[in-house]
Amino acid sequence: MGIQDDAAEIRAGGWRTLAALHGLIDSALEKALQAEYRLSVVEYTVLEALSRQDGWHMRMQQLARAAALSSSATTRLVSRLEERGLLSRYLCADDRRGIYTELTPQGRELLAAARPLHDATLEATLTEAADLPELAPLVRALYELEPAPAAPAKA
Amino acid sequence: MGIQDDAAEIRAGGWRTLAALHGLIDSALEKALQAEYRLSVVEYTVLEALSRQDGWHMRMQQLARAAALSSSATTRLVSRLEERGLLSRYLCADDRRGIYTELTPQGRELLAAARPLHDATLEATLTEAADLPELAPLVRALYELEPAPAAPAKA
DNA sequence: GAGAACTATTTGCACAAGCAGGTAAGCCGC
DNA sequence: GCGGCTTACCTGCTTGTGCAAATAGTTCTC
Repeated sequence: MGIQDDAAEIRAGGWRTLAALHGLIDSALEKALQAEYRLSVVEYTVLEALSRQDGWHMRMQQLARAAALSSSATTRLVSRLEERGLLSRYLCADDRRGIYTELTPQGRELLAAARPLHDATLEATLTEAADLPELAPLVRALYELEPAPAAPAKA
Repeated sequence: MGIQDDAAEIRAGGWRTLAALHGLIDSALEKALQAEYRLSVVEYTVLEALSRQDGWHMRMQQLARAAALSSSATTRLVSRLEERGLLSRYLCADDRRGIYTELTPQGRELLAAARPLHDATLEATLTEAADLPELAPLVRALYELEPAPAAPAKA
């Protein structure tokens, strides 16, 4: 034992830290969004992902990947949101197996309403995490990630 | 809009990256551990947490915090593991409300068997993630976290 | 252009999670 | 040492998830 075990231990520790921070943020967001807008984190994520495709549509599978969900979960998630009138499904003429989803005005509206709470909760949680010695380094690292290929500049 | 929105966008991007990496690792571990040892990631985490308290016990609530689970989920999780003979519950004389859990030899054994797969899967997934442009920076950051207060030296 | 092979989505089923409510045990003031 | 409050854990119920199988549509081969 030695070098290999050390590397494994570093990875394991990193993973524990990652999981801990993820759990903290996830549950904070879940509570906040659920309480105010009856939205789960995944649901918010899906709406948000759709809004980035503004004017566009997304296939179920793209959505599944974006939300890190199985396709069956995606089907039901989309159904829930559709029932609430937040998005709409429609077949695309191109490939009639494919189903596209699109935000409705209501969906866009709810997302706009929820975003500030989402951001505020995220900020609060990160700040809180920055005070915990075992999470602080990761929080710092998050802020220093590549400027994020956010909205790919329309260069 | 401007500075504030930028900060929010950075946080949101960081969160998306964090969530993506977490999801990737989590599902890889889940599949591997489930297939080989019929263990979920949370179950493994609990066994692992217990093993760190070697010779010791943990109360349900400590366990709940360690696994980022609700107490009801913890009850059932512990029940599952107990039924499989991997850990044992016992009342502690101190505070008869409290219930302590301890790894059984079988539990220790299964954990020892599963750990290499866990570590290997973790390594493979991190390596894979390091090839994705959007995840690579975070993976690098993980490796550079504080040397981790691993096993707090018995100083 | 008919059939095999593949892909996209949906549905049946089993399971694990959270919340709310229940019970047992400790703690406190009197 | 008896009520009242709190804490620690367990149980009923509802919901979301993944896997596997079913269905509908596309593509490729001959």
